[in-house]
Amino acid sequence: MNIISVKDLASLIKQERKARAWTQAELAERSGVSRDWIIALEQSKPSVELALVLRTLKALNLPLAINKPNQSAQDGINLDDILDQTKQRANKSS
Amino acid sequence: MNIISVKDLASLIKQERKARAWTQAELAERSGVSRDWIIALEQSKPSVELALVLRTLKALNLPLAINKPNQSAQDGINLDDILDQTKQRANKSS
DNA sequence: AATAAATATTGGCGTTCGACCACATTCATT
DNA sequence: AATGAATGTGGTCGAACGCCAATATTTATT
Repeated sequence: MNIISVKDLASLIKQERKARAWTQAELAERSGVSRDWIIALEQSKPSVELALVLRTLKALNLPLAINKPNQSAQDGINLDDILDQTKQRANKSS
Repeated sequence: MNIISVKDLASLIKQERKARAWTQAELAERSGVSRDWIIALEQSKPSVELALVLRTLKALNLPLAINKPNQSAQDGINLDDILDQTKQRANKSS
């Protein structure tokens, strides 16, 4: 599943916790965080600390991954990025 | 690439930024954060806010994903988890 | 070597975090 | 309906956040 917002992450974690029939307190203990923090996370608090999120995902056995889609054949040359930058510079005169 | 620690995320972001030949200031502007924060992120500061991390990944066009590996054939039934819980309960009497 | 650009560091400031506690509310089982 | 468990809320408090500005330090180019 792709994670584009905090809400995505929050609902997935909540869903996975319930799938394991864990209480928030249980997940908190396993993750080494407070129960309050688990609540905040599951309520999509945007400012949660990354490290605690990673700990929680680890406790849930959920591996986080990043696929680099923007790789052209030749390393360091990425047409999409060049186009992106060109557009960006064009917009800078606004 | 799998992200298991903040360092993983940090080095990947730094690497991808350089691959696009962006300065930290450029990435900061595109992500809507301060340059200081980008520095902190690339230096693996564990407490960076999740929402800002997501913004930065979006600016870099790097999709974050979570693959759920623990799915048994029947939904909602996961032998590993049941075993896990059993062990947990056994340890609770410590 | 000299210069400029990029990156890193420091201190200050207002804000907010996350842990903790007590209390309220919701949910599930009987 | 009643009970207990699970979840959510509101407050305090120390610590640290993220932004800003100014100043090193490193890196790259000439």
